Amino acid sequence: MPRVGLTPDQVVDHALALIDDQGTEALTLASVAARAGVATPSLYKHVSGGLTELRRLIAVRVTEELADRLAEAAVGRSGDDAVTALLRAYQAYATAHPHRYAALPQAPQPDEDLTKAATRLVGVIIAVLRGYGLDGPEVIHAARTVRSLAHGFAALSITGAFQLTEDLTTTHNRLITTLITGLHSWPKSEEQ
Amino acid sequence: MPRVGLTPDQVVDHALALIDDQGTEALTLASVAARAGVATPSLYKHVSGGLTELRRLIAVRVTEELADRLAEAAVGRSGDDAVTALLRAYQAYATAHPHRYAALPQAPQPDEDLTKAATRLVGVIIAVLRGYGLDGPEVIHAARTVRSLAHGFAALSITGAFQLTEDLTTTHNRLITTLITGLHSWPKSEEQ
DNA sequence: GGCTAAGGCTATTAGCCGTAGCTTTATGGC
DNA sequence: GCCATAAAGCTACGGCTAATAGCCTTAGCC
Repeated sequence: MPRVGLTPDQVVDHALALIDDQGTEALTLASVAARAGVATPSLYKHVSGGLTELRRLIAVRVTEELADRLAEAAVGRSGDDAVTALLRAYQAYATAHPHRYAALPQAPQPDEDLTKAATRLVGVIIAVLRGYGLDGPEVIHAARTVRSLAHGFAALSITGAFQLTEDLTTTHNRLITTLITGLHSWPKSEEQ
Repeated sequence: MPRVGLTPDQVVDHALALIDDQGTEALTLASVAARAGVATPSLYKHVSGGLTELRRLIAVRVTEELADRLAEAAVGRSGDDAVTALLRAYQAYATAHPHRYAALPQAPQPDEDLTKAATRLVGVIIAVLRGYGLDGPEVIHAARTVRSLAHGFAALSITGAFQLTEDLTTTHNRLITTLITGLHSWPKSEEQ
C-alpha cells in the first residue's frame, strides 16, 4: 500500500529496461508491474489502454530518442558529411539498443504522437537533403530512400539476417557511398 | 474423430491463410486448429514444437516463396534490367502479402532450414550482381545493400511509415536508380 | 477536519499455450 | 480376414497472460 508514485513516463522507463534486458517478447504487463513494484492491474491507472497503449508509448519514446540522435549527428554538418553522420548515428542507435529498435514496428497504428515524433525524425533527414538542392516531391522521395536504407540495414543486421563473415562496417560504408552517389545525381523537382 | 489427415505443410497453409486474413497478431494455435477442423492439442502431432516451431515453418515457407519470385523475375534478364526486376518482384510480393511478409522477422532464430532458404534467396541476388563484375567480398557487401534497400522499403511501406502523399512507386523507382548507379561504380575486389 | 480524487489492492473472467493420458482410426503382417 | 501397432485424434487440466470490477487507503485541498 505504500504509494509508489508512478507516472506514465516511469512505466515506459521500466518497460524499456525490460525490453533492453529480455527483448520485446518479454514485454508483459506482469513483468513491468513487477519491476515497478506494483500489482499488474495498477498499471492501468497510468497506462489506461493497457499493453496496446504501452507499446504505443514505447514506439513514441524510441522514435523520439532516434530523432534526437539523428539531430545531434547532423548539427554542424552538411552534404555528404551530414548524410554519413546520419546513417552512422542511425545504425549506432539500432546496434546499441537492438531490442528497443525492434520494438518500433510493434506500434498499433500510427497515431498523433507517433506521427509527430516521426515527422521530426523525417524533418532532420529532409533538412540534410536540402543541402543537395532537393525540394518539392523529390526531397520526399530521397528521404524515403534514406529511411529505407537505414531501416533495412538496421533491421537485417539486428536480426542476424546477414549470415556471412564479411565485415558489416564495410557493408555499411558501401551502402553510404551508394546513397551519397545517388543523391548527387538525384533528379530535381521541376516546379518553382 | 473422422481423421482429417493433416500434415505439417497443411498446418502451415492454414496458418498462412489466417495471417493473410487477420495479421500475425491473430496467429494462435487455437485459430489455426479451428481452421484445420481439429482440436488445438492435435496440432502438436504435426508441429511438435508448438507455436514457436509453427512460426519458424512460416518464416521458412515465406522465404522460399520470396526466393521463388525473385528467381522467376531474374531469369532471362541481366544487369540493370535484372536488378530492376528483382526489386519490383520483391516489393510486389511484400505488397501482395503484407502480413505474410511481416511474419518473416518473427522467426525464433535462424536454423538450418531457414538459413537454407535465405541462402537461395541471396544466391539469386548474387547471381545478378555478378553481372556487374562483382565477386569476392564485394559481391556480399553489394548483396547486403540490395537486401537492405528492398527490405527497408518493403517494411516501411507496409507498416504505413511513409505518411505523405507522394507516389510510392516513384520513390521505388528513384531507389532502384540509386542502387543501379551505385552498382555501376562499386569497388572491385582486389584479390584474384 | 473532512471530502475528493488518485493510486494502490484482491478477485475474477476469458483466452491462450502446452502436457498427460485416453480413444479411435488406419495400416501392414500374418 | 484378423489382429497388433502406430499415428492421429480427443478431453481434461495447469499455468500463464490481459483486462475488468470493486474495494481500500493515501494525499492533498478547502
